[in-house]
Amino acid sequence: MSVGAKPRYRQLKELIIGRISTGELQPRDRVPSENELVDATGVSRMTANRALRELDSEGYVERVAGVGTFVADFKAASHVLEVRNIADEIALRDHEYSATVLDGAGAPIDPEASAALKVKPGDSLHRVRIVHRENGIPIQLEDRYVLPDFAPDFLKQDFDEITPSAYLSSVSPLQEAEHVVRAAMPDTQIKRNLEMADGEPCLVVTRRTWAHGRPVSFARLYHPGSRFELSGHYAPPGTKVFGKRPTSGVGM
Amino acid sequence: MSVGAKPRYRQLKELIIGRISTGELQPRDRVPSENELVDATGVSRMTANRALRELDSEGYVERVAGVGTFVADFKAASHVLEVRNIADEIALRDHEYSATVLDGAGAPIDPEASAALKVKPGDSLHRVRIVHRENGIPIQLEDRYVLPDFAPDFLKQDFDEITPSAYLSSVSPLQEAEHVVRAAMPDTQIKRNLEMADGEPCLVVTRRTWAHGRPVSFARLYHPGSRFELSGHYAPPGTKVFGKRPTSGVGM
DNA sequence: TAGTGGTCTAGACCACATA
DNA sequence: ATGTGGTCTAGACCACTAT
Repeated sequence: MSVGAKPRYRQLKELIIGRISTGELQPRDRVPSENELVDATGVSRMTANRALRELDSEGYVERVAGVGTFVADFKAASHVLEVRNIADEIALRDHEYSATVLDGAGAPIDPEASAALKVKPGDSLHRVRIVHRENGIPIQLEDRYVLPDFAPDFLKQDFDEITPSAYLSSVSPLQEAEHVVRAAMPDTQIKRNLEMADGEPCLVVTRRTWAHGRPVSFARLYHPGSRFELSGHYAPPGTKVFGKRPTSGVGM
Repeated sequence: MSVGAKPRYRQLKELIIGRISTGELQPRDRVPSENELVDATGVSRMTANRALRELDSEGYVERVAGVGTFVADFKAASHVLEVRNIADEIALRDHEYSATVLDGAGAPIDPEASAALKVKPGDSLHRVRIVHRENGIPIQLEDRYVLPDFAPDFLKQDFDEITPSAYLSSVSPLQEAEHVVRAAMPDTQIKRNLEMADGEPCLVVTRRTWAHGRPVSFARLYHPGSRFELSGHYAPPGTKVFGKRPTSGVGM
């Protein structure tokens, strides 16, 4: 290939993506087969194969052995929302982050947390409650439980300096996470700590994270409805969500 | 390869993934090079290349030409939440779906909708309001605007039979989507239509979708806070989010 | 200079679909 | 029987990085 030229498999991909985006190729339409691409463009079959295979894994087309390659139904995709780390979120906006650790001593352990972390209801868990602020304004109340044997020194951390999420990530890399997002009214304590108006609802994110193959942390993240939102952008296949992202860290 | 055996590039991938998941290979550790894999396993270089290349695109490793292949930092990933089509969501649960079209005639066009669809504030837009029910219980109020020239027959559809999302998808495949999730209190009309309790907040999803390179539809989806939640599961690289999903359709 | 990944080729054999 | 995708090989040339 000449200097500056794109690799041939890429050219093939772009050719086909172009036909799809102009509507020349509609969902479920048949895409040229490997051999047809070989004949039409002079590339080797392996090159045509790579182009079509990547288009498949990226979701543009579906391939059926023995049958052919077809433009994918975009319905096969899923919308996504990102749930970022609060400190990253604030840093992204170039705002000032601060935090206050609440006195959580003696607070009873939420049975849901015990269940989520698969420990007996009575078993002790590390717990911390923190108000996260953006430019001094409370934006999240984090109520977090951690498996003590996963992070024995968890409670010794200075959470003004390092977020629980960041500390847990430093203990061990994240393996898996589960989220649930709800709208709910805050109780009086949460409302006060987040300096919320009367009648203002919370956006509540519940998060459970895994490391070493077991759930190790459970957190409830309360956000003032008037000051927080989750947003997401979906662009069809080709835009990767996992891997190779220059964006913020994952929350733990 | 013998019958029933996995392809060799897959075996290689699983070998390396295994070393990563056991911790034998830590983030930023060097992964065997293509030539090393060739020597160690007897495969051809193209097969080793495919294994490593796919591990790269799936986010397990990072490759640097001239340098080597390294275990990826998992922090480069992002948490995601799925926003599904309401009818699919209900179908997934094997529940009964039903819908009621509200009389929306004469309702003023929301300036936010005009702005989102990039039309002048006075310009007319197709609009429909629908209550979606799961087993007869209201679970979503959809307030949707559609660019008339994108889907001229939009208002002629029987939305008891086909959801706006499904109809729009049939007009043209989805290109792009934007979501925002908020918690907010419903106004009295929404509260009544969703049969919500006093003081119960809404989970509000705002969605904008693109086709043919321009925004074509804007929707606000109101959900009773006590009866609806968004959930998401994140598993590190290897679990694909886009493409090849047997799950529900994308919302339009 | 030696090693790395990036690409490409021209064959090959296979299982599977369709006709 | 033909065509499709799925896989694999044994070479090759290149640009780049590190030493």
